[in-house]
Amino acid sequence: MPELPEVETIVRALAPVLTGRRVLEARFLAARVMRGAPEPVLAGHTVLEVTRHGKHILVRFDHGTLAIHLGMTGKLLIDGACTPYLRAEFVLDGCRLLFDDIRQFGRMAWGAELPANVARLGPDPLEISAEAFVARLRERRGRVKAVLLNQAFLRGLGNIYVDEALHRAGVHPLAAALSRARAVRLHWEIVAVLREAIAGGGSSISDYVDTEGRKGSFQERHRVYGREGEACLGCGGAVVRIVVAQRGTHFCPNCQRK
DNA sequence: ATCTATTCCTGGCTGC
DNA sequence: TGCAGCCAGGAATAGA
Repeated sequence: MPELPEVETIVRALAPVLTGRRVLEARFLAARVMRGAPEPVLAGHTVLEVTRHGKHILVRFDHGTLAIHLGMTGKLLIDGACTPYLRAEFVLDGCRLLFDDIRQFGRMAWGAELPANVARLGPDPLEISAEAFVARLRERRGRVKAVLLNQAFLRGLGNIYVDEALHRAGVHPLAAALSRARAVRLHWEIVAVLREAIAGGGSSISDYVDTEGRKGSFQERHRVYGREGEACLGCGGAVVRIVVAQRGTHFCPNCQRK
């Protein structure tokens, strides 16, 4: 499931390959990809830039921006093999970009500027300062896990990295109000886990692969996510799984306090 | 205004 | 072995 580190890995691979190339043909094979919105005309236009915005991949052209969200199982493959789950295909002058997505949670949006659903997201967790993070968190009263999952609060965190960051920071996922010191620590650990995950090429839990079809390695360094019943790496106690905000939530009741 | 539940989707896993 | 039923979950949407 691509979150910020996985999308960052993909963008770093896509940018040098796509930038400056002209689209010869764009085919949207599944209506669901654009969620019923009109398909943009891309043929004849050149890719100016490929960047990451939260979990979105932004492909900028001279006439607008295509925002790609990979959902749960979306893959962007450069010159990859065709699969039964091909949802879109972009032929450029020199390479072919395939969008493969088994479960069709992935989506694309087009806008002259930023598509509306992308423009309203919160700040990037790697860019926001500790002070701004603390101030922003103080405005929210909900459970910290739900707050961190909310893309309007911060853009880019998902279920895996929220669980991992909360464990590293010693914060219980149901904690509602954090002291300044704990909020600063949480910000620090969010940045740390995201940077480490990017360095490891992201986490491959089920479907995630990069543009060459390679898996990431950071799942080997998860401390709580997907480790229900296993020993906490901090205290040796059992990692517990509960449901918070409709998400499987993994934590250590001993190391993480409200 | 906030928070919670539902919906989408399908391969893989569990249990009978 | 076969198969029904459940599970994973990001984000839009509807409901409380």
